[in-house]
Amino acid sequence: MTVTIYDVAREANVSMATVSRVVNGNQNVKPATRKKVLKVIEELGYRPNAVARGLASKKTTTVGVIIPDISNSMYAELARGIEDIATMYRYNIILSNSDQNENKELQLLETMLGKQVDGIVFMSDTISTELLYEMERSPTPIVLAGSIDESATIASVNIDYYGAAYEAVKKLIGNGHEKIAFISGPLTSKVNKDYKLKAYRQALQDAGIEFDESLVVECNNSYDEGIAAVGSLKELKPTAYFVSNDEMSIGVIHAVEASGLHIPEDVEIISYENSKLSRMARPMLTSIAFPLYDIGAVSMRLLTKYMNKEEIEEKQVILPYRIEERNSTKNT
Amino acid sequence: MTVTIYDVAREANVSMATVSRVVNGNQNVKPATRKKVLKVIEELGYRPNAVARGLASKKTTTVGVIIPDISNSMYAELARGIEDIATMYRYNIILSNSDQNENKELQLLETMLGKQVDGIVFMSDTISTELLYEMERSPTPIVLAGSIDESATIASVNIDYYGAAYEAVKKLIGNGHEKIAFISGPLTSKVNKDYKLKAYRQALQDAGIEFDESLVVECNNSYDEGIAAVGSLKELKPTAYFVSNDEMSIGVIHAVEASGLHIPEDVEIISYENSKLSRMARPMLTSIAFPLYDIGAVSMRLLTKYMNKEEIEEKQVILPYRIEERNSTKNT
DNA sequence: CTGTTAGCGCGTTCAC
DNA sequence: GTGAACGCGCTAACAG
Repeated sequence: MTVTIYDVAREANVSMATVSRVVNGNQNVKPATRKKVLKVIEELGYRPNAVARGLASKKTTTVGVIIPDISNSMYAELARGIEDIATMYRYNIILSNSDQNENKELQLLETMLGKQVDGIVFMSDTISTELLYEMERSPTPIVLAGSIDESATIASVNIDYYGAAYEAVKKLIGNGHEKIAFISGPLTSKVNKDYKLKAYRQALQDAGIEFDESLVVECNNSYDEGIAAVGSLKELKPTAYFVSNDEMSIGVIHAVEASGLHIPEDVEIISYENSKLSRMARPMLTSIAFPLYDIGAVSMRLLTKYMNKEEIEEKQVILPYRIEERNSTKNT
Repeated sequence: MTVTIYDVAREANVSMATVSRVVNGNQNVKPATRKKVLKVIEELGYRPNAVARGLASKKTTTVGVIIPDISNSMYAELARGIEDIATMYRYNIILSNSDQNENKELQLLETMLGKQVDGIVFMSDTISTELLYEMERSPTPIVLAGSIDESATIASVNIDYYGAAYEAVKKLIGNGHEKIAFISGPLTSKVNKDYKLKAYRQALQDAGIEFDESLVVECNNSYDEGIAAVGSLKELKPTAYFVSNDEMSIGVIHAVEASGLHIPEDVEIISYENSKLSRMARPMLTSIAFPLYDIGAVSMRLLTKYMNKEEIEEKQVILPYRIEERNSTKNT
C-alpha cells in the first residue's frame, strides 16, 4: 500500500540507511548510488513519512500558533506574518483560535505540546498566572506575539503601547483639545488598561487637564460599539477621540457625522491599528501604526532562534511604531 | 527526561497496554486500576506523544488547510469556519497560504500528505489539471471549499455563483438600469469568468440589453482598483455597478461620490460578499451574501465524513445564497 | 479485565 | 561509502 524507505532500499539494492542518507541530503553517499536511489524514489513515488521521522528525530518541523480569532483582521495579519517566516524556515503551522478563553488556551497549549511542535507562538490580551506557569515549564520554546508578560520570563515581541498612546493623546492636546474621549477596547486587556489608559491619563495630566472618567468608554472593539460609544458621550461633547482600533473608529466617524458635526473641523479622531480600513474610511483615519504583520514575522524569527538553540541577544523585542497622519485630524 | 507510557506503567504496576487503555478511554479497565493509573499519570505529568500515536495508529487527528491568503478577510472567515468544526471533531489544523501559486499549491499538498494529515480542505480560484490529478490520486480525502472542479471528481462545497450573479444583475435591470458595469475580480478565476460574467451577460441578454464589453472591468479585488475602475468608466457613465466584492465596492462608492453623483439616487451598486464591511460603508451596501464561514464549516464537516468513511449522500454541496438589501440600491 | 508481543517508518550509532 | 541493528513512544491484536 504505502511505499516505505524499505521498499526503495530493496528496489535499489542498498540498505535503508543509505536511502535515509540521500533523502536527508547527507553527503556520505557515492554519487552513483545516490542517483540510483533517487531514481527508485521517483519510480515508486516514495514520500517520506514525516510522522515516523518526527518520532525518530524528535523534531516535527511544525510550530503551534495560538491566537484569539483568525477571522479578526488584526490576528489574521499577525498570522500571515508568522506563516511567511515559518515557511521561509521550512516549518508548518498548526493554527488554533482561543477566543481569549483561558481554559481553551491552556488546553490548546497542552494539545500542541502533545503534538510535539518544535515551538509555539502565542497571543492573548491577558496572560493568567496559570498560563504563565505552564509556559515557563514548557519543554518547547514559546514566544509571545503582541502580548504582555510583565514578569518578562517568556520571550515576546511588542511595540511601545504606552508611548504610542501617549503620543496620540499629546497630539490631540497639541491641537487644542481638552475634552478628549478615549474609546477603549476591553479593559480586561492589559494593553488597554495598563498602557493605553495610563498613557492617556498621563498625557492629560502633563498638560494640566483634569482626568474625567466618564470620557473613557469601554467597548468590545466592534463597529457597533464605536457608534454606541459616541451616543453615550453625547452630553459631554468631546471634541476629540482617541480610539483603540480602526473598526471602532469608523463607527465613531459615522456617529459623529450623523450628529451633524464635521471631521476634522469640529471633531478630531486618532485611531490605533492602521489597517487597510483606515484608508477606506471617509475621512481617512489618522492612526497609530500597529505593525501586526511585523510582530508576527519577528516573533516567528525569534522562535526559530530558540528552536535552533541560538544565542538570543534580546528576549523582549520592542518594534517601532509611528503615527500615520491622514484626514481625521488637522495636520500642520 | 520525557515521561513515557512505560514509566507510568512501571510506576502503577500495570502493563503499558493498560495505561494505553485508560488514556484512550477504553472501557475494559477495572475502575480501581483506572484510578490508580490516572493518579500516576497526574503525578508524573505524563502527556501522550501524539507523534508516536500517529505512527502506530496511522491517524494524526490533524487536517491540512490550503488557502490563498489568511490575511484576506474572506479566506480568514473561511478558515474560521473550518477550524470551528475541526475543533468540534477534535482535529487540529495545519494552515498554509498558497497565494494562488500553482507550484506552491502542489508543494503544499505534498507536504501535507507527507505529514500524514487525515484530510485536506483546499481552496483556490482555479484548479489546474495537474493539481486535479494529484488530488485524485491522493490517499487521503480532500474537499474543495468555495472552489470549482467541473469534472466533479473531488468533493466540494460552493454556492450557486451563477444564480446569485444573475439575480443581482436582474435586480439592477428591474430598477431600470441599462448601463450596468461589472467590476470583476481576476478573470483567471473560474468563478468570475465562467459564472459571474456569464450570468451578467445572460441577464442582460434576457432583458434585451446589448452586452458592452467595455463595461466589464477586471480588477485585483482591491479597494484601490475599485476606485480606478470607476475612473476608467467615466465616459461610459454607467448608472449601476455589479461589483465582485465588498472592498472594491467601497472603492466604487467613494469614486462615484467623488464625481458628484449620489448613491442610490443616481447610481446603484450591488456587491458580492456581504462581509461586515458592507455595513460599515456609507451608504451601506446591498450585497449578495457569500457565506464563507458556512462554506468552511460545511467543507470540514463533509471532510469528517470522508475521514470516518461514512456514507456520503452529496458529493457536490451547494449552499444557499441570498441578497441582503441595504442602501446602495433603491428598494421597494 | 490485563499483559505480551509485534510492528508503525525512519534516524542513527557503530562496525565493516 | 555502506549496512545491521536498535530505539523513538505508542496502538493493536492476541492470549490468557
